[in-house]
Amino acid sequence: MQYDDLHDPTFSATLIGWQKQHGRHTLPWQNTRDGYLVWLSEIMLQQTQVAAVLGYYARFLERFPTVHALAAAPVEDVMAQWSGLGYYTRARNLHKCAQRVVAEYGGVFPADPALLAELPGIGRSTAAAIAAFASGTRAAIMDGNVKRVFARVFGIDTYPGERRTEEAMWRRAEALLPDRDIEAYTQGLMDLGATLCTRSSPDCHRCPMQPRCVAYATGRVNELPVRKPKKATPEKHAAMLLLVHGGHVLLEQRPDAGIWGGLLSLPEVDGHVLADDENMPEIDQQAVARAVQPFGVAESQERLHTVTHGFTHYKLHIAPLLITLAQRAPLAGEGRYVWMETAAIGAAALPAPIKKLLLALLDTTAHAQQRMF
DNA sequence: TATCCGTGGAA
DNA sequence: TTTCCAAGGAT
Repeated sequence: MQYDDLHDPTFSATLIGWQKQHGRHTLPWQNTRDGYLVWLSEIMLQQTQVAAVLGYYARFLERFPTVHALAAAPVEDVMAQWSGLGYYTRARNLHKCAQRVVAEYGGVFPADPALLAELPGIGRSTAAAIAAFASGTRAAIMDGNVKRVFARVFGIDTYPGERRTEEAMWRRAEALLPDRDIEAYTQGLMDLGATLCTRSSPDCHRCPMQPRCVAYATGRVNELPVRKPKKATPEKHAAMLLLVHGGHVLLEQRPDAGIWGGLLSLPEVDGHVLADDENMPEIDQQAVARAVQPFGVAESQERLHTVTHGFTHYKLHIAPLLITLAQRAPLAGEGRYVWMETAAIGAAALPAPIKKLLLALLDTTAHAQQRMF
């Protein structure tokens, strides 16, 4: 298909008109051209819904009001503020990006999407969104909303995750860009996808695209976009040490690469969950003893209920071992380990299920608290 | 339909 | 209950 065949100024005109009248105008990151405010929101909103971001966005700005404040902050503080939001590479890249914007651009985000896209954590779509909202630059986004709207309006019946389909959608997105009102247009794509052209139960009755929607005309609204081909998700097991002593719990910083990268977590007894009973897998006690030994002398051990956490592409069964130490040894390990006060857990840089597990343990009965801590 | 990377809400 | 997936990027 040729570029000219995709060009259709009535699409953007319709969308812009609808956005100005019926779109969202009061989100916390709107009504500003402050690149820092726009950029932060776009990073937080990657693969994350608005409702989940709102609280994090407010707290983050309170702690890091400017790009300079963020750039100067310890990365540990950034991770702690991000804790629970997921995709933690975003947080480390956010910090790196802030430092580069300060060093290379004097703290001002560039208006050119090509320059933005060279910064860590900013890809083609996010660069376009930042440039459009912060600078009024004419550039195309390509997110889940756009893919869903395009699939339905234009009747695209191949999987949007497929490279050829996505490339075709990018060409379409570029061809449909308006010559003005890029902010309302870009916001309109997002608003339409988020409020009317939703994944389930889309509100076609109120949709400005209904007269031109191929999916609506052919009765395929519920079949488009084409679903992602599903694969069997593997299940993994991990035995984790919950070492406690004198009102402190032992945490270990995870490597930057891999799941929960850069976060604090419970030390694992690696590779020694033996049985395949999800609720009560057998654990190699010799491996536990070897894992505990560097940190002190165990006084008591209790097997806690297994916690299951679902990720996008696998399921993790966590078997916590609550072990009280009679005696704590000096910490080695180049600062990877930390004895954290239980009172500090709520604000720590922990994965959501680990923080939940620890807080639930703290919140349990006074009897249990006396026993454990 | 390359794969990995979180979490929570909706159905 | 399980399944799906959302303002994607990095490798």
